Amino acid sequence: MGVKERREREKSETRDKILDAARELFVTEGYEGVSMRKVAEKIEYSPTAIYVHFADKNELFHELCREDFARLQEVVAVAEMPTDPIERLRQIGRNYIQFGMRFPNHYVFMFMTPHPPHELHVEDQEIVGDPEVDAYALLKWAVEAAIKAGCFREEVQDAELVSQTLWASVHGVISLNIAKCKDPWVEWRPLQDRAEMMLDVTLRGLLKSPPIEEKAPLLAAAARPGAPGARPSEEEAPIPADLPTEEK
Amino acid sequence: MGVKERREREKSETRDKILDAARELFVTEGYEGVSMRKVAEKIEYSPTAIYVHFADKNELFHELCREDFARLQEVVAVAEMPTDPIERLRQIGRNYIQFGMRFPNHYVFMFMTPHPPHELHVEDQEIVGDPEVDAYALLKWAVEAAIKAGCFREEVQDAELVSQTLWASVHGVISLNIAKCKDPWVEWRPLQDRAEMMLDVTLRGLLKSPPIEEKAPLLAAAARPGAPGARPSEEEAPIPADLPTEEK
DNA sequence: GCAGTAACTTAACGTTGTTAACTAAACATC
DNA sequence: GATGTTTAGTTAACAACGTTAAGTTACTGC
Repeated sequence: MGVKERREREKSETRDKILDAARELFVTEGYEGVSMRKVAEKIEYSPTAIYVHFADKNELFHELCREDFARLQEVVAVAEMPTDPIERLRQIGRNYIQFGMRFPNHYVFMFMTPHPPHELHVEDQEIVGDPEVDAYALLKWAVEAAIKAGCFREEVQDAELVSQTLWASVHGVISLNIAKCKDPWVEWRPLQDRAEMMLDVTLRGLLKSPPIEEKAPLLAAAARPGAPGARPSEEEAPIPADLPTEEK
Repeated sequence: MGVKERREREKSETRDKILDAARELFVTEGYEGVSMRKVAEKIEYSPTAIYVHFADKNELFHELCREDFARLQEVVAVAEMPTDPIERLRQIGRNYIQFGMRFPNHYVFMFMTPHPPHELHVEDQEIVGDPEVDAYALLKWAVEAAIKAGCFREEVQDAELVSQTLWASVHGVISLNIAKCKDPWVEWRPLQDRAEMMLDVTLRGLLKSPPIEEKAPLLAAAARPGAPGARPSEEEAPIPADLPTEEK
């Protein structure tokens, strides 16, 4: 009975080849810039071979998208998280923005493209709500922790609403950067500055009492690697101002 | 010499017909959903006739985009603007979100689609930076006023950076709503709530001193701090009561 | 040995954006 | 008034697209 398994393995191997080729093309060319024919050519198959594995282009890229969500989770939930609830939220925000900058085309596809309503698959059902695999759930969990710790004003109780607001804030920074950073009619400040400003302003706006600062602006203090855990990896890979990858 | 003028008028009439048809289709179908052939069919011309007036599809929609920016300005800079700098910023934010909700497809095209770099035209040059016609300039102007009035913390001095942050915050709310509001794996709060929360949080995060709230909804008191002599009334260019309402 | 399964190919359909070549009418010039 | 030029608009065509229908071919279970 090892035969069936080998066949399945072979099939999923070419399936993976398709996904790999599609991902590579998609990252550099964007959704509309990728054609089924190009994907097929890259793996030296005929264009229609793809349709054995995926119903259509949309499903192929939805599959990529699904994988990207896992990758987002990896980037957002890096091992070391500050214990301070606020700093933890800041870290999550930073990581999120870093993801968007590293994979701008994926980000466009995941969060900036209005998709036809896509029903949840069974696998997806398992993922939703688990902070270990669902980045939004992680954010919500961190928000709930901050609420419970009494960091926020007492009117701020709806963790869902707060999470959506924080998400929207970092999403605003990054998506605007992706879509408009080339536009000459705005004197764009460096992305890093905009990101830190946004995190500073939103978190500050949620706080119960204003942070007791001597004279050092919170912004500068937060940007420093003095944050708990000391993240050297992020230090050597600063967020680039422009689209980093070989974007076309 | 009236001949030449008549010809030009005729030409610009069919040009406008193309733009009108394209806009109508674009608003309902989105950028990729509109084909040059459909536009041509709608105005009962041959597809290639469009190419007499526009270099390609991109330029046609860039022209639409240009018009949309004027419309954005109309919506954002509605006649009555609060005199209080903070409330004015809040109003601008609300109006911006309203624009996005009324014209989601335009919004997608204007702010959510990475465009090939588009050099500024001569007409554009005139527009940029004028608060009367450029919504971003209006925002920046309002931010500068708030800074001058002493509403913000003293570290907050870069009007450009603040403007970009505020813009990103409302853009985050609306663009996330457009792209993801259908997604079932988030328990979305009502858009209005998310918008108000975002404006509340970001403006609050910028303020010098937290609004002294008895129990009244927070930011009503936001005007209080700082300048006792109120805002510099010699502020040039207070929001014009009569706006460029070139209805179409 | 034979029927069945299934991964993959070839050929084709209808659509897309865009170009080349052409028509026809209005104009300027002699 | 014939002539040549300009130009808005047309027809035909190209290459590329997503996708389907109808094969082909190799392996498997019986």
